[in-house]
Amino acid sequence: MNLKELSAKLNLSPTTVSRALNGYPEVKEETRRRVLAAASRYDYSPNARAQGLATGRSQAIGHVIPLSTKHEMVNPIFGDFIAGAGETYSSHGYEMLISVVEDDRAEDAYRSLKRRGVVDGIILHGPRMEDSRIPLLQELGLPFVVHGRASGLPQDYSWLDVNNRRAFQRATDFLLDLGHRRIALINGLETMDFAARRRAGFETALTARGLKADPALEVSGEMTEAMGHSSALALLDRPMPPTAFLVSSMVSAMGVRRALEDRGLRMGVDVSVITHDDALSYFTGGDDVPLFTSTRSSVREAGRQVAQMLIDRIDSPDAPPRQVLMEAELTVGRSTGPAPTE
Amino acid sequence: MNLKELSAKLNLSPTTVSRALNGYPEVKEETRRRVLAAASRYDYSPNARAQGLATGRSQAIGHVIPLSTKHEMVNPIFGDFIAGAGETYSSHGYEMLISVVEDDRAEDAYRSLKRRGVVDGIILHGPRMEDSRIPLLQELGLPFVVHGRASGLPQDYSWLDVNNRRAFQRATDFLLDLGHRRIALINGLETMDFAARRRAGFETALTARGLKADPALEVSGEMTEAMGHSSALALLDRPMPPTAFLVSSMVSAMGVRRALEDRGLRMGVDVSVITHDDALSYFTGGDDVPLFTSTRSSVREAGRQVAQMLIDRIDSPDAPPRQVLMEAELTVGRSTGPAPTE
DNA sequence: GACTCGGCCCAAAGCGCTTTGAGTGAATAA
DNA sequence: TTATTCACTCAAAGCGCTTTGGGCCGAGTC
Repeated sequence: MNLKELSAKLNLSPTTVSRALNGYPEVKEETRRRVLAAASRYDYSPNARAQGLATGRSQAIGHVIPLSTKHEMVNPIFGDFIAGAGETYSSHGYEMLISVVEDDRAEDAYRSLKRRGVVDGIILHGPRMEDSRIPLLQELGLPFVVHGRASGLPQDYSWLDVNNRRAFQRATDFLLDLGHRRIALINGLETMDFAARRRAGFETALTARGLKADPALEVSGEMTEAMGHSSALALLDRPMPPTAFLVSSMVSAMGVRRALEDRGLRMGVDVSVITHDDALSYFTGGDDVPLFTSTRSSVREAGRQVAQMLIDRIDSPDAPPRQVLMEAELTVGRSTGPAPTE
Repeated sequence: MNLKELSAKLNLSPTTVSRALNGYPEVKEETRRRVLAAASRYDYSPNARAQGLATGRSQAIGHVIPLSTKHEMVNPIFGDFIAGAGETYSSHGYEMLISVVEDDRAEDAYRSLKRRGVVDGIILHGPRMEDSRIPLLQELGLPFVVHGRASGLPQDYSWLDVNNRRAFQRATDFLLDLGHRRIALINGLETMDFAARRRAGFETALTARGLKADPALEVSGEMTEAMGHSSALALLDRPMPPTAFLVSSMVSAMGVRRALEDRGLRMGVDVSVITHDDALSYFTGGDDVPLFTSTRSSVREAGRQVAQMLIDRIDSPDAPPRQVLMEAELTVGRSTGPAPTE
């Protein structure tokens, strides 16, 4: 069933039917009701491509995901973020379009999406420092919102980020208050902006107490379970091992935890661990007192909000960019305790 | 730049330019070269919506993801599956369209995708037993491939599945060979088809040795870390606790492992654990001998193949449906050992 | 020389919608 | 009464592409 057929059934012109369906005021209420009834009776919805061609919009939002295993995106948080964003999209009549591309072809992907008119806007994931995709998107004139943000760019653009710096600073303070002095940082890849900010927070807290960050206690890499495990083992086997670990992801933290067991150490007693927790649906829940003390921030909620920001931006392209900083909660679990006396 | 403008620059008709671009034989080689050169020079690509409207195709594949936390899809494997499928799509010029919907509106979502002509095909995730979405998609005439399969349906449709039954049967045999007799099963939600098959494999292996499955040792639920943990604790605290666990997912297995530690038991010595491992990028790797003995099957590879099957199906809709059964590898790690003598 | 036949190329229709610009009849105002 | 407005409705153009159905021209055939 298409518009023409439907309007024939109604003895109306396609014009009127289209207007009735789209809520234009020029059509009599009674007529509108008739049209709506017929549409649902004949199970009609407008063809999205035709509608898009006529309006110049696609009602779709693009997410470009680089394929490389190096990238931090095809990872546990992906599903939750998408779920959050998807909620917002579907309540606003947008589709989510995901483009998986070779690592070095991300920019081409943006260009292509724009040229072919496939999407009305873009959500940018996993920004690196001085990320070149941001000026590119501005140049293309494609509305976008960044999940995270990129240091070192003069441009003004919309983003939503967790206050990573503050979160890790607080977590470090918490450990310092417990008497820990040798704290290890197991961070994400520090080309990623969030990782750099976390490290800054960590080091700021140390400096504020007159301590100096020990580079030997700072590790950065892709946040896998294995990486957490091997890094922690190496650190624990040092002559002066850390008494606490600050870890950038739940998955790596599980690796750290495994390393502690391997060395016969009790988490929360012999060694403390704080991790960042993205509140993933399948890791949380259950216990009254969580396993890990963590800096917690729901990536699903972030998805919802970023999507909403982008839709707003598409609706009013001339509004000034917006920035949102979400604060992470410092949630106390069973993985932290006073530093052991030496 | 659109077709008309480009053809004006070339002093050719839009017809010829379109044909040149799409590789039709009616155009002189030299002309085609000129067109191609101009297209790349002026950075032209056809507008996807217009192309779609004219051809009746959208060059997009739909994935409908129910939103409920109950569902097994917004979960760790999602990212990896999508990455695999996305690879295939982008090499064939398809976009991936993800629709996140309320749990009970999945069928509407399919109808709507079809009506509005948004996608050329569908990948069906997380089939339940006698899943009603399968007949629906057939009725709609929308090409589709199921990741997994659904028992109890008479229809013939395309699917790709892991041989879950065989995998769990082999894993159980492996444990039985090690002398284990009280084996617990920590399964996914058994409304899910794969979970039912895994249980069947488990019970078949037991029966083949004249043992009877003990319902008290079988748990099923959403595969979270917390669920693995609490289920395992409950089982370990029984008067006759299991000496081995067969677990349906890596995440739950980590919970099981935590429960073992809580009870001071050594995994692989006091208690054996086998888990299914979807070969997620962030959980594997690193160690020479993996932590868990597992039935392993790459969900990313599954994504690649399912996508390819669907594209083939779209290209030749009259070909008979295809079924692919992937065998899982039984990979020996450090989590299994002989049953302790009582 | 007339005729066919490829090889190339083009005009125009059509995909299904939105939107502009106009028209109609009825109600109100002058 | 005539003019003006208002509330509805419609015809037609246009979005950017593909595709059908020719058309033209030069080469080959008889």
